[in-house]
Amino acid sequence: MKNKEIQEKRMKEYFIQATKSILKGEGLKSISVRNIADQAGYSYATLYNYFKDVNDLIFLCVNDFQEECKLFVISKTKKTPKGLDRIKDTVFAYISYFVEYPGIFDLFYLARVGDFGNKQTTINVISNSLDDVCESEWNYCISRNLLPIEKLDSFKNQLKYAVIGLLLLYLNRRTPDSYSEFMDQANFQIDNILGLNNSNRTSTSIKNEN
Amino acid sequence: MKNKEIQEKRMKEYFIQATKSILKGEGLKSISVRNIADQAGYSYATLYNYFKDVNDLIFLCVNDFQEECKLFVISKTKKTPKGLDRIKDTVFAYISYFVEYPGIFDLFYLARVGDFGNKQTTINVISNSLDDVCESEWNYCISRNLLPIEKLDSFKNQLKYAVIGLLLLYLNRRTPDSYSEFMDQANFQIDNILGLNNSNRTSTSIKNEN
DNA sequence: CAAATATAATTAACATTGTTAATATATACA
DNA sequence: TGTATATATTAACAATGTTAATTATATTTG
Repeated sequence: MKNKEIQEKRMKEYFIQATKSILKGEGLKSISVRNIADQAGYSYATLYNYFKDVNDLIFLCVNDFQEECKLFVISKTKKTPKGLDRIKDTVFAYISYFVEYPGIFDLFYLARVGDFGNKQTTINVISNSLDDVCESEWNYCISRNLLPIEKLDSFKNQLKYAVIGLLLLYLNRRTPDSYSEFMDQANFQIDNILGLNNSNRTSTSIKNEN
Repeated sequence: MKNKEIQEKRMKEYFIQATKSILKGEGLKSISVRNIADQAGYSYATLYNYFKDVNDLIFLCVNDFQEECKLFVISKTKKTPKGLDRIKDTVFAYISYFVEYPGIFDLFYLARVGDFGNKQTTINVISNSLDDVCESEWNYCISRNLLPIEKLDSFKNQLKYAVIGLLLLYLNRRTPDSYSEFMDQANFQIDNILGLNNSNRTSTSIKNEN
């Protein structure tokens, strides 16, 4: 039946929307089956008619958040001139997204998954999250010879590890203990990797430094 | 009374030892009040006569593990010639420690703390964990002019963020999905930061690459 | 040494969690 | 309309952290 599929999809969406809302607001620590079901307007057991378990549901949100993050980044960087400066701002915007929604950082990088087996695509989305957000900018830089193509993977990986390390220590261990110090650190790390060392930043995201 | 203090200290040690044993073995996910108390040979409620709550107890283990990690690193690197090579091996050994005991990585970097207020010293131990392990080696390099002192903090931070990012993705997201690829990544990142780019590694820890 | 008191350890109990089984309700079809 | 099927809800379970009540054990005091 076609109706059944439509209805099932709708039901799933109700639960997914509820889960996303909690993750963006109270965060992962406030996620519970009863909490989600409340927000969706159903009983907690109903959830199990549409999802294997609560992890299944939670990790379905990853794709939506990744899309949202990408849009967030684009809206924050479209004024920056294309090129390495825009790469830098893109990475900054990526960081800002997770600082604004720490619960989503928890979901992407900290949450434990019961069964990794059938979630490989989700894991891949997460692992490529930053690359995905930066992809078109990298392509631009390569096409304009703004960076040697053989350095591309190296830059991507360095940025990925640095950004995750920075966010983890700041969001989870309050190190550094102020936002401005954290942003200074991020600025320095990114400049270092992209070879913008001499750097007086003039790009837009400097405004976020508070 | 002095006896009371001695006895109290002993009791605390029993619980701490039990907690450490579980963390090193089954990992953080297997920690529970009843589990710890079982291993310590007491009832679960007894724990609350000596610790405010279970987080209090868990985070007391951090200092011991940091010490253990330092000894682990020393034993793995003492044959390497002092200098930047030994810095590199030290970082590798640090990584190996957490790969061997992923539960301790969870404790150090992933575990959520209910109340950050009175745990600031613990947070500091964690945030300075890698620097602490490398400290004497950095001092050596500085004293022999093997690296300019004004670059010291930069190197420390770059290594810290890269190492935490690498470990987080590997241990928590299985990325890269093989140990040897992970070690290759680590090798590359460390070389890059320390300026050993041309690199054919000859130091001891290469043996761990499996 | 024995009784009274203080201290420490245990069991009982509660609220919250994820999940499953049993039951009720709505929908589809004859 | 009445029966079969699908879907939603309540009840129940086991495990969690934590606190209160209770029991056992030391310690002090006569």
